[in-house]
Amino acid sequence: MELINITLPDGNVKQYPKGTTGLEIAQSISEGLMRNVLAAKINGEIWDATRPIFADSHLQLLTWKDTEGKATFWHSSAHLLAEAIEALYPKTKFGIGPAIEQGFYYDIELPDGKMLSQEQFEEIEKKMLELARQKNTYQRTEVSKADAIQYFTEKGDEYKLELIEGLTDGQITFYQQGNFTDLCRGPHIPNTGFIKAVKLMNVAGAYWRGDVTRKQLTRIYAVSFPQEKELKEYLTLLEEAKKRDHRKLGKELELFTFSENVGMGLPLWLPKGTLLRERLENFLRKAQVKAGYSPVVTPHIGSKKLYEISGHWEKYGKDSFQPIYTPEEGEQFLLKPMNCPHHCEIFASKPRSYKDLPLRLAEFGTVYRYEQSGELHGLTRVRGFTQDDAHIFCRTDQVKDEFGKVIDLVLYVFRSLGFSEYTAQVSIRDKSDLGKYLGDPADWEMAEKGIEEVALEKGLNIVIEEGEAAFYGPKLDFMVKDALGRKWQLGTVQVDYQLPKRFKLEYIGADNQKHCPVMIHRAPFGSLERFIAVLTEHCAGDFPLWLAPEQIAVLPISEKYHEYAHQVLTALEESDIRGYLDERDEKIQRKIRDAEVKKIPYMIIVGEKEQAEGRISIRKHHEGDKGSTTLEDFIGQFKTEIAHVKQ
RNA sequence: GCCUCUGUAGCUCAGCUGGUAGAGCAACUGACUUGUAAUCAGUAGGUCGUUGGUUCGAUUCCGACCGGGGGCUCCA
Repeated sequence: MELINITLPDGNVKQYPKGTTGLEIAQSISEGLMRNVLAAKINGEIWDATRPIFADSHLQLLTWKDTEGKATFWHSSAHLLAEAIEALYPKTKFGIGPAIEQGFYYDIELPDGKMLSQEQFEEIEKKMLELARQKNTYQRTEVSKADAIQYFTEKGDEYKLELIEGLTDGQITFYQQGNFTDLCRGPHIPNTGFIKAVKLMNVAGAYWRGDVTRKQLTRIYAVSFPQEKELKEYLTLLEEAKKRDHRKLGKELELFTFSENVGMGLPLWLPKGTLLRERLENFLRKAQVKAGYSPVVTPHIGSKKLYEISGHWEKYGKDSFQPIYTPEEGEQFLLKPMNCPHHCEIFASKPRSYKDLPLRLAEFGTVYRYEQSGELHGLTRVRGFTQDDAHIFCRTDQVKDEFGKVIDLVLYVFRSLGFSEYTAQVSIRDKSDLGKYLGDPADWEMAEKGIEEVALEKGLNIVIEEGEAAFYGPKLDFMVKDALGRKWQLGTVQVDYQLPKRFKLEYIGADNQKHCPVMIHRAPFGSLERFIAVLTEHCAGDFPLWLAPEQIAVLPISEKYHEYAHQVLTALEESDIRGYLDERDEKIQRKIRDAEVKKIPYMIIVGEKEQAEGRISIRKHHEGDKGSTTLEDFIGQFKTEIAHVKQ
């Protein structure tokens, strides 16, 4: 019998008969491994674990722990979903059914224009599990294009036929499990029995091939797991996320609201939310002054001309809020969608020398952008928002250094706010299509290299994304991971060679010649709205002490101690500690409960004892009674607790 | 914009198959004067998102519009 060499991930080489499968190799290692193998990675390519191997190969067995193993599992689950739907609703047509980040979906079209609703979920889930228990194998067959076309013509599935049209004859495969056959590249898990838990999440409309001009299919989102327990954990996580939803907490904690009369996507900041916002602003303002930024203020509207110069009108104009006109002359103005053109004009307001650079202009600039109604979402997608914007005008040779300084600032912001896990995504040019980028290739080269170098120097965990750069320059985006492990894109830093040219910006260099500066756009928060949304969900509404809109609640035991309570509150306010006094005729238990629900970090309880001894009793949110202390000591501790943040 | 779900008092929600609405909390009034997560009683509060239609009659059925949620990039 002929043997082949299989190299395992640890470097060991073992010999197996030609035609052996990943599954058989797993079995030779251990029975337990065999039960967990979902797919096999052969020389970097993912295969069915049941597909025979005929040549010497590097092999990695994929399980649920591997991202690719999960993806295979979910993709196979999508087939199971389709099988169940076909069994329940014959003549259903199928689009595509891929695995996604968390689960999978299948785009389908039910016969006779019928729609699917949540009511049918249970029935489908039941069917899926029933089919899963049959432990049907996923059978791979290679088919000719003609046979593939014949099969789906007979089945009457024009979506699959369209997909086949785009494929090359000789590279087409079908997979069959039970009575369901699907056009599929694979790979798949060994059999449906691996799927122990399924849950349909929701249905949504999705255009065929993402094209708005084409038919909208029904997309069914679902997740599946190899163990019932994992589904439960996943659902618990979703519940936790729901509890932390910034829209829910924003309402409960009275941070912001929306009004139909004001307009959708236009947040109204309530007093407590405004306090939070202002603290964030002041915090960054202070850090920016220290980092050499100059605050500026520009109007909320700008002449349409300004945006014609910047190019934004041409690029975004038709999808934007439309111009407003002056009554007499009919001049056109736009609600500003960007602060950069205004800042460019500030740069241009007087002659600049190379010695003036870098010039860093910062503004908490509120901008307005038209988002499609369906895109709006709480504070994360809105039509009016405030960017913690700044533009750094510098020389080409200063780009790297300035980039480094911006990274320092962003990291300082993240650390101060309790985001400890973050990565940086560096977006550079698509090397195969350099023509579409504006600016001197040599400058690009220098900037791309500089960004990567400086990001690594700063110890950032970076991911390079080729082809993701904007046409006007490379960029770096910060992704943070929140307390539930969800990823959010926050701060961004972008190099721009384009805008300074369009505005004909110039400075006099050491050579007494005119030069065009480079511009760096940057926003550590991104937008205050989005940032506060992410922060709220990250800390579940328990804001860091220095940010909490109300830091303390003074709770007198009864009316008799109101005067003493007033004295305490006044003393705290004089030390810049913000809080409120609960003077209601309620029992102390009630006052405490209400303060806990409002997530007030500290409660100060004063009654007979405290008044007599000139002390206060402390209770901490989530932690309970902390005993009594003097006012001075408490203020001292309080200050120490927030000292790490320069406010 | 499109698909889908959804819209009842300030908030959270109940209201079976059509007969013009109910609870808890909040608010207000009063009593209680309180020791570490909800004191008791009373009062008030809604043209059931808007607007057409079906019907003797609609919060309940149908349509349109408005708002909210989920989704519309993940390529067999």
